[in-house]
Amino acid sequence: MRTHLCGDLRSSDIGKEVSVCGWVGRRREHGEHLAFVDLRDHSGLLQCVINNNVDVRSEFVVRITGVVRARPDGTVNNSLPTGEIEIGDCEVEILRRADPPPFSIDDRANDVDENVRLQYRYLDLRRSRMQRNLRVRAKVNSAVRTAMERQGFVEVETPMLVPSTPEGAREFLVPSRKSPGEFYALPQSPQLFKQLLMVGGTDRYYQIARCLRDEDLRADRQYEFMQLDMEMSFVTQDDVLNAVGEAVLSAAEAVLGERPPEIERITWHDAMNRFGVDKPDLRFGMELMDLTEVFVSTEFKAFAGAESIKGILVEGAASEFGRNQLDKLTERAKGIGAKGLVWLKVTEGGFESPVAKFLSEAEAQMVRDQMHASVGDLILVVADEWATTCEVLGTLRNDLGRPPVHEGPYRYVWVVEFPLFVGVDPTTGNPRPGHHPFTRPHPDDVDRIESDPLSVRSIAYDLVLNGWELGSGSIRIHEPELQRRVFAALGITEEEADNKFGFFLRPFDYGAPPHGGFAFGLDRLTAILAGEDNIREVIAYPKTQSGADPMTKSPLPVDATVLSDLGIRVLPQAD
RNA sequence: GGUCCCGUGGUGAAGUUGGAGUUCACGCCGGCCUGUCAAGCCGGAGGUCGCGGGUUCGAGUCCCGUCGGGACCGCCA
Repeated sequence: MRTHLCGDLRSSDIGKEVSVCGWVGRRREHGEHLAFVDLRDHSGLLQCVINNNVDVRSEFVVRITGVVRARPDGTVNNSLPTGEIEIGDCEVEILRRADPPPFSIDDRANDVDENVRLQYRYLDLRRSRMQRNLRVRAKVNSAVRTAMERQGFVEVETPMLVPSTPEGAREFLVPSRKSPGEFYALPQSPQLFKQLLMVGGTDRYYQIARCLRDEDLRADRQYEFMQLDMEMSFVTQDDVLNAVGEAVLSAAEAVLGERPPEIERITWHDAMNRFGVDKPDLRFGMELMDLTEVFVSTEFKAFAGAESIKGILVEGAASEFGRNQLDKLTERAKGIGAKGLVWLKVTEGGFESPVAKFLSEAEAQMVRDQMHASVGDLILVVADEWATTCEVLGTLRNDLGRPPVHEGPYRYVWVVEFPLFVGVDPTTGNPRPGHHPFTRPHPDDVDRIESDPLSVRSIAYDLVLNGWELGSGSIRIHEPELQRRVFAALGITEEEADNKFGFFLRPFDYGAPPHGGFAFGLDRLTAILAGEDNIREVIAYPKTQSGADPMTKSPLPVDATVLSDLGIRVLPQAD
């Protein structure tokens, strides 16, 4: 039907007779014998000059045949890639009339209520922003797939109807028709199947996998999302990180045209110590500075004997923060678990602060030195257990300094050596797994699984970009003895382990190779590379925060006979 | 489960101390217009102020509830 795409035509095409198809964007009429129509397809806008009286309205679908010509002097539009030319002698064929759209199919729709955009997603998708985002997404998928193929990974599809497992995220359940009362689950991830692919000798597996989790939605979380899922046999952590890094950097290069530098690494402990979070945003400073030594023999009761005292420096912020805002910061700190928050405004004479009188001259001087503080800066200090101090200041640091996630520069970082166990279950007194119970302990720490479990590091790692967790992975345990020791530390008896994980672990007895893997979220990576701070903008048909789709109105009730076939009866809503 | 913000013609907004559905921009419909480009000019249509209750002589505005949307916490081994 067409010879060219609207956005592709240039001065070099002048003189050609062309046919273009698309939607009518803006139309500017100048009486009966002259009208300008901006024709739109996914490639861009093209001005068509119509000299006969044709009634075309917004979003009519048309085919226009005419001749490419240079625009007259003084009428070139430099803000349009096709702005030097136009189509003249137009013959217009209306392929489909259209009702006026509920919102403009251009950048003005960025301000439209997202619920309206989602209700008319097919119109929203016509816009250049959404077309661009869909294409960024396709580029990411393609680059990732190519990179994995290049490295010898084999794409294997794993099932969507899987057994329900009690661990991890809440699952979506699918009732079985043939076995009423029994259920499949939709996979939270292909974890089980990919590890058994290693037992099955696949060696290097990958999949662009759809994962489903029935947990509350956020800007970076949907019920269903895509992961680059991978697993490799006979490898070290470095092998996995290199393979994944190759895929991620290739995707970034495909979208941005430039390959990012090698991904740096930081240990979990350093990330917590310096940034107070396990997904540090390296784009800005405001690092946590240790002040514990400064106050070893302090008279100030709130600091005396604290396990960890740290501060962050908010440059030049002393005058911006009034008492009201400082009180809010204090409330925020308490909400995260701090006993309190000490603020110090740096002045010529010393500190302006409610606690200034409790600090010795020497302590004040050391704080200023340690924090590299200047007059006009604001210092926020927390004294508590190490984890609490880090977490509170890390949260305040993000609150006060973190730019929108999509803003450059892109800072990728591997966070390595996550602890094997995190915290203690308050009811059982057993440590809780940090990643999952099949995560391999760090070889240097294996001896302490029984004696000091909370100090044991694991070979587990996260990939972080601009403060967003892109994904995580680990080297797995493939030997039964080590697995037994970790289960024992978790308080899982052999019988329980067999009941809960036997279906997964028994196959290992037939010869599981050493293996490890990773999975990272393609929606999150795509959003950041596309310059969006919400993954809904890079998903064609996303759901709202309540899990609904305004376009299809799902979820919806189903007919009673359908439920009956499945052996399901719906109970009235409990109050 | 929790905290906070939002809801006014198709879209985006303004709406003062509680005083008539008032206003602005875009869009839509009609007219004029031969070089515009988010065209210009003239005219017109279009609203159960999310919904329900309450206070009041009187509610878009105040109060309570509820629904919908968003950000975040919990949750996401």
